[in-house]
Amino acid sequence: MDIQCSHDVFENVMELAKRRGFIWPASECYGAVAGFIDYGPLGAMMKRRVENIWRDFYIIQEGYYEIECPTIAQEAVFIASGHVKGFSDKMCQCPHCKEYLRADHVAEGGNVCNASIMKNEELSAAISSCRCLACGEILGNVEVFNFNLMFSTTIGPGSQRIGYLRPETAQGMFVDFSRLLRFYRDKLPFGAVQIGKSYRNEISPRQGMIRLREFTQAEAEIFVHPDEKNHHPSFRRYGDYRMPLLTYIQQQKCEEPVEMSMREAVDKGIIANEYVAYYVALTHELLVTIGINPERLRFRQHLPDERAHYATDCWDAEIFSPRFGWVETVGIADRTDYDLHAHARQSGIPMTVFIQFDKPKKTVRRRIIPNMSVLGKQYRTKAKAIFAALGDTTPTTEGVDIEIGDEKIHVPASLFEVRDEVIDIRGEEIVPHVIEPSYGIDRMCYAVLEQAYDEDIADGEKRTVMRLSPNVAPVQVAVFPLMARDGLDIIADDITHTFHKKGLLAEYDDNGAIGRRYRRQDEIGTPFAITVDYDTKETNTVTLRDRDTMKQVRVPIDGLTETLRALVEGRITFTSLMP
RNA sequence: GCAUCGAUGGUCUAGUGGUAUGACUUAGGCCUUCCAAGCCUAUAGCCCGGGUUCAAUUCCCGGUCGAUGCACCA
Repeated sequence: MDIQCSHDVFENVMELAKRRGFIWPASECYGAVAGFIDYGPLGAMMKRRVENIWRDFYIIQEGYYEIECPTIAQEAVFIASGHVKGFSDKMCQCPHCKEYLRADHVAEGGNVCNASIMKNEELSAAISSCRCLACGEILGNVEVFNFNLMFSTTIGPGSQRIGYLRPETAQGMFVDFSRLLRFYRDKLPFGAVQIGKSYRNEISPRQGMIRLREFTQAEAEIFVHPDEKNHHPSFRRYGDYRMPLLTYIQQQKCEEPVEMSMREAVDKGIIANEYVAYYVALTHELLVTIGINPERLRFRQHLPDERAHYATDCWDAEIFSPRFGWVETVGIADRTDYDLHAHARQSGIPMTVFIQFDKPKKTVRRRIIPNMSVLGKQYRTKAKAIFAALGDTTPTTEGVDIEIGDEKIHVPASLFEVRDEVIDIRGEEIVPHVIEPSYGIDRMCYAVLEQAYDEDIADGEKRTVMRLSPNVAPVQVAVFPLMARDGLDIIADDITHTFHKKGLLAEYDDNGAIGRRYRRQDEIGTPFAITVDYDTKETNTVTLRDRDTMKQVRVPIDGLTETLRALVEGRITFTSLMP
């Protein structure tokens, strides 16, 4: 990319975003801190619209209810999730050139084995003879330390209780599993979604709103029966949906993406299962709905060594930016049963679903029934422990040896009876698998802004226009009196008020020349503008202007709100109103 | 976090060891019957801290933010 070019799209769009109130550096009056941004009045509105479109897809269409969990959770949650251990990097600083280095990378370079399992002190000793990857000096006495990307805090006054700001919203949905399962009446599949802030203490965030330390995620956790991953109940909806897919095999061969239907992708084993394919297609549709150009959108499969250890398949929706290249914006992963297992182990609460068999299965089970009246008298206080331990043993005709604490006890066969019973097994406890589509809302917003930015020539002059999709544009319609007098302003004000009553965000403006007012709205992406002129008083009509074409059409004031709603929601097009 | 470069009204910019230029924008007014017209007026700025100096926006040091390279990106 040509960095000499002083004004690329990124600079233009961020300048506009700052100036017009989409995005601001956070706490600017004290000097901004990298990795934090404010959404200004227009940005916050637009973000809300993007989130609500996301809700339309996941909550209304898919039926996965939204929950809201705290952004802070106690340490145990992140011990279970692996973040306390695994979300940090072992780092060291070269004493010669002051460079920060990944200690395991240094070890690799110096042929040190098993670096990943070493303690910091061991690793420190092991790499002391290695050379710095930056300056090439022998490191010598160097300290290895963990840099964990989670923000930590303490909970309560004077407390040693550690809390962390969540690095993803997902864990909240996992830890609520039992409640969710009950809410969905103990049946798979079901899902929960969450839109909220997550936090990662990035070492050096440097890409505007692409890499933030505090960012908004929209995540869905869909719990499915492991054997049913190839039977998404609504798969027919996206089975014929076609899009280009960049598989890991193509990446290894440096080949171009291949377009195919989701049905085909699943049948050929390119996408792991119907569930993943379904959300790949849904994500494509969602991103196009908020205004992403499909030609700048691709779905890339993670390479096997790129995938998180728990995922069997993972696809990223990547959006092309002239500045940042392909930016991963959505990840769709099959997380298997990793998370539920981990939380069940850590919390001691089983996280399983009881699946009833169609017919109960008959099975023979061996039961060991102790004769407690004898056993109790003989073993006294140990009797209860022996009773419990007997169930897990396989006795011989001699009896059985069991261990209670450090003590070995021989229980003769006369003290219990072994009975083989035929019993009905009515079902089984299974740990569901989790399909996780995870969206970076801020990156979506950036992509929407970047792709909407355009400059064209109108009447020989440069016009800056944000070609935002009407469904995400902060202001939906502008209303102008041609002149702020002769009662035109009153009519325009009434129309504005009518829009407001129907939930349309309309902005009234009577300041300056009409052309200037149009340009102002073009720049913030307002898709439509109504102008009240002198004919309005005669014919009860107004002009309706389309932002992108700057064409106008006269429409009656009667039914104006419905017309605007239909336009904003995409039910009709501006062209269809043209005579 | 290191190295290099940068930071002047809301935006883009000129310039300077003695508080700053112009344009656009914004606001008020005149004018104006549909695309940034014109005229008058107003608001508004030298990134932050320290040093040198009679005096620092300017020179020096440190910081913050941004760009680039290195590193990092579960």
